[in-house]
Amino acid sequence: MNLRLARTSCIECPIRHRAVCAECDDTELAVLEGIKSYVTVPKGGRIAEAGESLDHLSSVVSGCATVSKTLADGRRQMVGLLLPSDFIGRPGRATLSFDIEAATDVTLCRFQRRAFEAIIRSSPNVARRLLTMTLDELDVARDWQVLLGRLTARERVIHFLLSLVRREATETGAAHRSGPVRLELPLSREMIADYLGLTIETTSRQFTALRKDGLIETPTARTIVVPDLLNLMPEAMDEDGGPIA
Amino acid sequence: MNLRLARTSCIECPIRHRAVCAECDDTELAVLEGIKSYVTVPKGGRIAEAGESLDHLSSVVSGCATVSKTLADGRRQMVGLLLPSDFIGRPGRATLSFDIEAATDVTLCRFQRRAFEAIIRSSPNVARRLLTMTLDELDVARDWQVLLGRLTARERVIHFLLSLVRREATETGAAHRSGPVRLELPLSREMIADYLGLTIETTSRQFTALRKDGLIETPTARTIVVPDLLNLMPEAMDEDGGPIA
DNA sequence: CGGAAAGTTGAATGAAGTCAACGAGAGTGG
DNA sequence: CCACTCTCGTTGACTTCATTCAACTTTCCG
Repeated sequence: MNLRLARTSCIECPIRHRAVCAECDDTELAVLEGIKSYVTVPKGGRIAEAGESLDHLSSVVSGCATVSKTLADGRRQMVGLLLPSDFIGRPGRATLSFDIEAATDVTLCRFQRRAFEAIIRSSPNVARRLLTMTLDELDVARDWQVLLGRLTARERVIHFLLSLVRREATETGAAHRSGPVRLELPLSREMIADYLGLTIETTSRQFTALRKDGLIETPTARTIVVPDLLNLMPEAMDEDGGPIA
Repeated sequence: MNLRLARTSCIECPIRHRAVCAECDDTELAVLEGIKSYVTVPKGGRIAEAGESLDHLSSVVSGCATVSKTLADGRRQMVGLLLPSDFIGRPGRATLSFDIEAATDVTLCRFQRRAFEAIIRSSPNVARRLLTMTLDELDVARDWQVLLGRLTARERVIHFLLSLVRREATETGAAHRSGPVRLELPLSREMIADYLGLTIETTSRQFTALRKDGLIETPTARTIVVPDLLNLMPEAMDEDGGPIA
């Protein structure tokens, strides 16, 4: 798998049109092709640690990673969820402020920091794409702030589920706004709790409550079936109260 | 005030070296000079509303503005605090996802969207600066997520005060890590509560508690005196438990 | 001076956290 | 193949911190 990917050209890359290279022309792509390398981090592995110096920037090709901060007394809050096409690292600054860990096996497309920074300077298509992606991440972070600051436990869990549905929809291109959906959760209950700013117990109780209310089914702990999205969405308490954009 | 600013050249601009134009050379600055205009929004005024289309991008020159979201049932969460040099708007997308309001009288340096977007394309110094600023904002938003998700009411208020101290320090260049500090709060208790994801009452009680503990003095509701920062910082519960960078 | 808005304080309520026990699967090794 | 263990997830009982509802005080402006 790792080896096969190592020979994969950017043209056939599954994230070619969504990652930081999305807007590259053939020339730029060839340059990136020349400096890229693939790495696979096993589930549970550390991709980066807060404060440490990173000499590679990378894109997530497959799998799921978490961005989080742990306080001195062990309290932990997730602040980012990285899925295929998401970018890791900060051009222009070597040190990261957050921990990044592999929630599943994660394959990364890596670029040496110096080389990539040079590309950003010479290739406006990469710089522009990175700005767009960062602005999108900022919007996500701010919506997340609203969730953490003002939503109830139940609303948070519903939001989490809907955001997974939405991300999956944008990846596959399918836009279901109603009907049954099956979700494979990439995160454990503990990670979901860290995502939502709740405890494991509260998170678990909310899943149970949603199941008892018939809004979800849970064939296994990691599998969620939503019989009808339309039943879940009204409770999401988005600013307009309506379905998700 | 407004008129005087309208004649101010970028060279003398108070935010010249911190705003989106910080890295511009003289040529680029001259282009910006040509398309900029100043606007002053009175305290309480709306600068932009979620969902509406913006045809100007701007920098905050003076004053303080808030970025927030209001849910259908009135719950409100602040997700950004804009101070001098901060940028408003999103190149490449006309609609904003959040409300922006003037917490004090705010003076903006505005650029027509289309013209500014052209400059971003032609002037890498502006694009690069904007990327850096956006990445910084993302870090702020993520630290804010930690505050909202995991800190107690007392810790949140302390963090809020320390972040104001820090921002003031970076503006004036003075780096006090101990000793007395005087703060003029740009926000009402209600806005602080929206910032911290708390109610007005809880926020007020925490100020009272900090006063009773001798950590702060409150000559007026809007003025906070911190006799010694070193007493406040240990309670901030940063990841390392130590003083603020 | 008077009225509204902003801020503080108190008492009661409630949602989520804590502590603790229990149950279900997954993997290991006899 | 089954027993064993270990991790993960669920459930229950109780506690706690922040919210809610309400009254009161102070400050700000017209």
